[in-house]
Amino acid sequence: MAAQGLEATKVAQITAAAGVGKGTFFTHWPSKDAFVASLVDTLLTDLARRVRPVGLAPTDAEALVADVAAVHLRFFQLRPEAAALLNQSLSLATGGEAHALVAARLEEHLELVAGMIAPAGEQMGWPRERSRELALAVVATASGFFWLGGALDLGADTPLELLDRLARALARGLNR
Amino acid sequence: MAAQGLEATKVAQITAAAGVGKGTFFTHWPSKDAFVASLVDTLLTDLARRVRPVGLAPTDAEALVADVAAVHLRFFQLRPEAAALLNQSLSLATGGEAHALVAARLEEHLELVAGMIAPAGEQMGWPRERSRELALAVVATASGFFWLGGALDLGADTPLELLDRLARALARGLNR
Amino acid sequence: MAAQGLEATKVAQITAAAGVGKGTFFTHWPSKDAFVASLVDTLLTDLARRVRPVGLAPTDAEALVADVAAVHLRFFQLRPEAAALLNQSLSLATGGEAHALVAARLEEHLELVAGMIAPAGEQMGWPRERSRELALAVVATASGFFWLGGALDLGADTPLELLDRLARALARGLNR
Amino acid sequence: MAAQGLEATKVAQITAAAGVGKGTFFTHWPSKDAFVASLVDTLLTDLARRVRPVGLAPTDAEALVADVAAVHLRFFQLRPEAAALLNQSLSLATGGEAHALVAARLEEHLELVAGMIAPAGEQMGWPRERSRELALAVVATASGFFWLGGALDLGADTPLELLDRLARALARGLNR
DNA sequence: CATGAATGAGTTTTCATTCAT
DNA sequence: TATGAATGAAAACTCATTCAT
Repeated sequence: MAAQGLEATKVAQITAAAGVGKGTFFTHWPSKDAFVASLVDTLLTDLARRVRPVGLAPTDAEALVADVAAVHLRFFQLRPEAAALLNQSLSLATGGEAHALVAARLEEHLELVAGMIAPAGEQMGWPRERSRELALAVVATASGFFWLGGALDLGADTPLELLDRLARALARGLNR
Repeated sequence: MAAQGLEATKVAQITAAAGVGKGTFFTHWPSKDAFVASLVDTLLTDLARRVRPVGLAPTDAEALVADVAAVHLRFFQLRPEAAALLNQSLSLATGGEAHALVAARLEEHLELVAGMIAPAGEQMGWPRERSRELALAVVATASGFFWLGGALDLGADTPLELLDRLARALARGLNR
Repeated sequence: MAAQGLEATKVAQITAAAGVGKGTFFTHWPSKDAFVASLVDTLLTDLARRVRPVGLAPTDAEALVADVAAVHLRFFQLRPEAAALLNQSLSLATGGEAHALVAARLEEHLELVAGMIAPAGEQMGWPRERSRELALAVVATASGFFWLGGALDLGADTPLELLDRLARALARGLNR
Repeated sequence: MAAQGLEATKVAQITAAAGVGKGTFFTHWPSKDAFVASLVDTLLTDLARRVRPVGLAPTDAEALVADVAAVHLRFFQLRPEAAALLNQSLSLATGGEAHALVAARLEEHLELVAGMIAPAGEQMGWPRERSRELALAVVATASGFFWLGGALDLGADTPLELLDRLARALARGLNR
């Protein structure tokens, strides 16, 4: 799916790869879109599991934001298909049930990140009521970097240290 | 197209909106994908026109990077459909001609940006041979911010000054 | 089934309503069509049970025909689903086993009715070798009235006396 | 379609018989059900064209009712597929748009017939507010006779005179 | 005997694309 | 050059039926 795209991946191909009949797919998910939504759900749950611990260890504001950003970058670098999935799932028929689910799930993740970095952001002078935009910047940078990068064969081999520098740059810069 | 998605926008709808017959579409573009590619081409040409001037006025390294980032952010904020278009066009059948065109065009834009900020990056200690990643970070942050944001009704009304702060944060952070 | 139609009623719905597993259905009937055929069988058996007594009490020819018609009309009025079932079962794949069964069963019922009213019909001048058509007219009027009527919310509340008048009209008219 | 049933007749078969591509069907009708509804519309328009003239020539009440019934019987005898179509079209997904259309169209026809025979019916003592039931009896007898008959190879060769006798019987009987 | 997960044949419908006019 | 009717490949989804448990 990562290689050929969500839309281009047919249900028949999925079931064939799974070694089951075509109909079996629909005993597990009511539609292809629902399946994609469930994939995004899993993906964001995984991502959250990586992000949450960062908030536990006490550090200064700058390090916290940098760490959150770094976790996102590393996550999507290790799973380029996750970036592809997340970005393509937003192309699901706007107005459809699945799109709404994905958007809601993404919103939820943003809320999580915003909740974690809002205090740090405030300390750096970033308005609290705009913490969601701050979180969005962090998430979008990471997911966008590897989504666009995926199309250009860029990012997969970017050294961890450079990724970290990117993350820290954002945090340090904010912390003028 | 921005509202309902690339795939969901049918050729008939496009020609109806243009007030021409359905067949006329194919006298101008050989396929729908080619049309999308041409749209991306136009979009990146426009973007380049905004970006280029930034490199002409001599400033210090930090300001240059910040300005390039800021131009990207402003561009996509003013044209949310551009972010949607760019991100969705990457979902075009991988391996297809149109996908290749889009990727090549994006690559070209990255090259432009990389060329502009590479010296500044180097001055800040960012390895020159990794300048494309730096450019990618700048572009992806801007396009990703408004692509994800578009799905969450976020970003459209983010004050310019905050967007600028974001841009400058990245530059200032890098310039430790 | 009466409400949504034979075809629209899925096996899963039937078994769910019966509170048994889906597979259980097929331990009782070899196929859905066979089930429908058995339903028609039961239906016509019930109908025959109501019709037969009419032939026992000795009356004049006109009254006999009228009574047979009246029994049919009353039967289908009391069981609108029977009219729906009978008429829809004839839509079963022509040439299929189930269709043949239903047709044969209907034929049998017609034979019964024809046998009962043939003498009366003959007395009224209706050719004996055409008694099946006479029987068909009686049965079709009743089943058709409530089948078409069912789609138009007509017939369910038609007073018994009017239905009887209809039945007697046919008989009296024949008995010129 | 008459031979194998509405449901059993696939769109592919229709277009093949018409010598056009499969997709062409959907440039003329939005769905198979809509096509069936249009068929019923045509059918009832044809039928109405035959029925209407009967009301113009002045006759006595009994003859009028008999003639209306006779026209219906003859119509469906000459076109057995019409009886099949009408009866099967009522099996279209209840609640669907097509079903509603068919029902409305049938209702309209009933109204026509009711309007024609209501005065005669009243003269014979049939309550005016029940004229629709009277019309239903006339229509249902004819359509039902050939629908059930079609399944039993009965009716197609029933002599016209017998059909007329049936029609007159109903009228004469009512006119006690 | 009951069960329900698995199956895949079969159908409608969509829509980019063609091409005669 | 513009048009839109015709096309048919493709794809999601349904559901009666099977069968291992």
